[in-house]
Amino acid sequence: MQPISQPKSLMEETADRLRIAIVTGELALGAKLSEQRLANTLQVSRSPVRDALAILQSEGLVTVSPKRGTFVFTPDMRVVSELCEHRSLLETAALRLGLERNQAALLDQMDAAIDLMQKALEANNPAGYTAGDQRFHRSIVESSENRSFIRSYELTIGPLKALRTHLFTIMAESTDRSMVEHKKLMAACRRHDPDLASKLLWDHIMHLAEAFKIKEAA
Amino acid sequence: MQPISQPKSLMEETADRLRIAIVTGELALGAKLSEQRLANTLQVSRSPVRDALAILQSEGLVTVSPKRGTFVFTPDMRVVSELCEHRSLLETAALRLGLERNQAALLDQMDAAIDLMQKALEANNPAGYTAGDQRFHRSIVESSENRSFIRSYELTIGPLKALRTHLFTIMAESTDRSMVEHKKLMAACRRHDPDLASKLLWDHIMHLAEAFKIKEAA
DNA sequence: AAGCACCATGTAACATGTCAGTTTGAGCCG
DNA sequence: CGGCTCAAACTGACATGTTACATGGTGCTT
Repeated sequence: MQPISQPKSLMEETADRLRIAIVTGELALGAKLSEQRLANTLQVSRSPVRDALAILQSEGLVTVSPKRGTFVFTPDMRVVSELCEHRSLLETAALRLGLERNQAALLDQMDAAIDLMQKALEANNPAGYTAGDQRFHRSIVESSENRSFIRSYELTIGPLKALRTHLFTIMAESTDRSMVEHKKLMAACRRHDPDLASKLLWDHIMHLAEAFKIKEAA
Repeated sequence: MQPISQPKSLMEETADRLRIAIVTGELALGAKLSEQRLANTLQVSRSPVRDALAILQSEGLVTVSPKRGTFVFTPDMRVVSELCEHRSLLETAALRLGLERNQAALLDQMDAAIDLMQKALEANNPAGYTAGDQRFHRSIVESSENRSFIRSYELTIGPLKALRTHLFTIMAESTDRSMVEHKKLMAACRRHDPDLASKLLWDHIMHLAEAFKIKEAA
């Protein structure tokens, strides 16, 4: 018999829903949230909503302004580049560790993710491409087998995922280039060239910051 | 005129108190906490206590077990080495950025911190040494001017600070070596040798993991 | 004496009430 | 018409009540 898994607490469930709503753009950047209204919408009391918002605040997805309201985060160039820099650091470090500790498993995971992306590309399915992309990068981070890295990564990419959605038109143009970069990166990993792989990965990640700069200028 | 700073919310105040209590060892590792009892002790209601515990959980200082209780974290070798690895990564990366962006200011900050430590050492004041040490490392992280780094660092070192307290007897023996390492590191920074400085810093941080291993073996 | 069901107690999760600070806009005055 | 005042509505912070679950002990059964 399987042990009965604890059903998610309402708080977690609420946090998940909100996170998804923000990342998918269902809630606009900078939108004003009200604990009361969210509670009504989700049919729960204010307590789990409040707890969930506290979590999201610690993830940087919302900012709480005391007695004024809670708002979806609004990125600026500085924050975005800081986040990208941080993400690049985490991923390149994880990649080096992964190449040492788990090269074979890492390559398998990357392969699977690239497959997903390739199929999504052929099917003209942008959401699928995004899912594959996230899996690709997640496999890098997880290959480090350092849970502190992984946790920190989760916290860092939340806002970046949301940004990606909002930069969709710009990002969509570059899926071809993105695909090529993923493959080059994987090739470098296969040849066990951590220095080249890290450089490729760094540049790849920094494209998001560049896309944001373009958007901001417009 | 200075803007009037918002007085801390009860939740923040509570979180700070608990954080200090854990880091100083006033609350033992693994100790069971009860929202109700904490609320009574701190003379606040359960709400801010609950919120504060949620924060501390996201910092890894406590673990909440649904319907059972909240407990101060208990480290194991794996977690400690993961945290140290993560901390080393953040600090070395920050150091490289700091040397690029802020070498002069960084050296000033380091100097001040080393002064503190030196004075504490002469006065045989271990708490003062610890304060100086934290200031030294904080100045490195802050020199990166990347707030995402800084935030991540704060989250990572909480448990390590608590550990340091509990490894006090072991760590106290090595303050001399620690002092020497700080000075060597600073010298490497002054000569603008990021590679050497990073290596020194990495090894320096990893001493904590080694101390924990010794303690665990005992 | 050992195994068992049962119950008292403690816990966090969740619901709801109250309060003080903030925002907003309707209405008044210049 | 424009600026001002002020009260009402809204908001999150905090307090407290209620519920479901986990646990440890007690006494019955065998």
